[in-house]
Amino acid sequence: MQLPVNKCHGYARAVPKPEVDSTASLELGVDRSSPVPLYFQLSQQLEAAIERGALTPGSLLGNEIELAARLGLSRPTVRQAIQSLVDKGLLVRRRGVGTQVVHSQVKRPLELSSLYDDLEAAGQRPATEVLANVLEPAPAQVAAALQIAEGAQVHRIERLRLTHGEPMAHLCNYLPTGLFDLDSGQLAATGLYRMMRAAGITLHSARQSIGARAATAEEGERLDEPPGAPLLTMQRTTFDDTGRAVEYGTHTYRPSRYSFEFQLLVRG
Amino acid sequence: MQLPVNKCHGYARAVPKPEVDSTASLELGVDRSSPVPLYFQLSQQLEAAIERGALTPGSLLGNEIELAARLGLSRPTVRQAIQSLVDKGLLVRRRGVGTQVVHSQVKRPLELSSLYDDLEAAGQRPATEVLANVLEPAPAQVAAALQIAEGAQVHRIERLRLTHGEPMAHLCNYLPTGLFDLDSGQLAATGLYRMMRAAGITLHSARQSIGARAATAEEGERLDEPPGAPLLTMQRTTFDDTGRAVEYGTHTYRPSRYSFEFQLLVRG
DNA sequence: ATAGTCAGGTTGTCCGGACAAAGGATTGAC
DNA sequence: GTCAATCCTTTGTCCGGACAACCTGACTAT
Repeated sequence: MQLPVNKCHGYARAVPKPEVDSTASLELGVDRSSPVPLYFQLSQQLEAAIERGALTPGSLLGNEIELAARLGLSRPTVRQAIQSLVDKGLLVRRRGVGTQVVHSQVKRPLELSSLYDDLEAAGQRPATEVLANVLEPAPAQVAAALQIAEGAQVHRIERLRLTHGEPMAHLCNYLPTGLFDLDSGQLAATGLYRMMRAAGITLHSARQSIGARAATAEEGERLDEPPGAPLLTMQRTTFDDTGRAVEYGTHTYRPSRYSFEFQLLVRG
Repeated sequence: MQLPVNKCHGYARAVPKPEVDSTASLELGVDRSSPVPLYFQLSQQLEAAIERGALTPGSLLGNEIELAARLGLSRPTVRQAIQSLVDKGLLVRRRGVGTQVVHSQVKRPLELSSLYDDLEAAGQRPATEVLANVLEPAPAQVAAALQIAEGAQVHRIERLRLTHGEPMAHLCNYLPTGLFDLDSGQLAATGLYRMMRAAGITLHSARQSIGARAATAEEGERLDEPPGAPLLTMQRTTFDDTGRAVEYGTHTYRPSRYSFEFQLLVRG
């Protein structure tokens, strides 16, 4: 498989093993005075190198020992950097072989993302129309999802998301009171998740359900679809890192203009 | 928060700090003669304890140093065990505070799972009807997804999945030739992913797209739905750890009988 | 009473080393 | 020439220790 390359390895260390260490030509280095962890610096540099194509898919990374020595780091630190990229699905390790850049196109392993951010990343310049922003007693289903008493006061936010002037999704969200103030102006200008993060809430996990159903007359009118037209639906409950439910949403999408696309990894 | 449970266990080890170490009353231990890694043994035991409720949500885990000493392990090993559970979303670490069991209900963070396994786990006893299992030239879209030449031979498998005697989903899958033999009998008795794993293929990642559309007359007849009824659709390309595309599938589901439910974590 | 300071406890990061396990390639025997 | 045994390389696991960063609660000074 490997041609017998003319290995004239005297001391003239003219590229010792060029075909088995793609990091040799990379300029890697860490800043020990920086507060950002060394393993993180390294993993970011490697990820950037993969991103811009300096590390091509399938190329070997060179063994950890040598890499550590070259960077003046310990092997555990280098391993931690590599491991984080393995967890992201960018690298694959094989005992006895080495670490190589994964072959396929891995974009993003499905983050807990907001529709607004998704659209903005796609260059769609989304517009938002706030249809409602009120306080009201929680219906039974909402109270159950948010783990609060039925009838307790909750915020109800209804929004219409448009792209290119056309409606794309109808978003109905319920939030517990007292988390942060819900300014309608901000709601129109940015996404809900961004507002929550800005308010110091660290999102942890979400439970989602994606389905489909026929549009009611009211739904059809909102989204500019005929009654009975297929709609893509999503319900989601979001939790912060203390386990509190911080948001429950019911969304409907026009399937001609939106679909859920994501990448997922097998969990080791 | 935690009542001081009266644990009369043996020689008066009168629970040093009962409210700050919920693992104290657990019987944890590792088998050093086992080939399974120590950190994995520990993480499994902790996960099982969480699963069965021995470790209640919000309870502290006790500091790593002491836990390591109690088990006769080193701190890095204990950390590795805990870290794997943090990655799964079962635990939350806070510097200066400790490690605690996450409060919310985290079931499964969206694995790369097969419909068959999902149904079986739900106790549905799925049935499969193999409608087609043939070799044919790859259409353009399939060839692009599988990264092979257009017109190259591929397997086409069409199946109908039923629960309680009613059709639930129509599955159309394309596979490259030469991976493994596709026995129709096995296809009817188990899932495609299980067959692939059994054939030594290690799945790595998949790219999915979930949408909705109205049923055509043919689709409606297959799934016992009227034409124009809303259907839930999913396309998926699966890759193995070498980056090869090993499967491309187009599935349609009856939304009244199936929806995608999953949990997702914010990636740190 | 309030605010700032300090100390204790816990996780985060990093180091250096050691041996085991697995895969590939070479070598040897037949 | 083919197959098996062996060696080498590389990652996997594990250890023990050290210091830094951070949070909490108590204490002190205002």
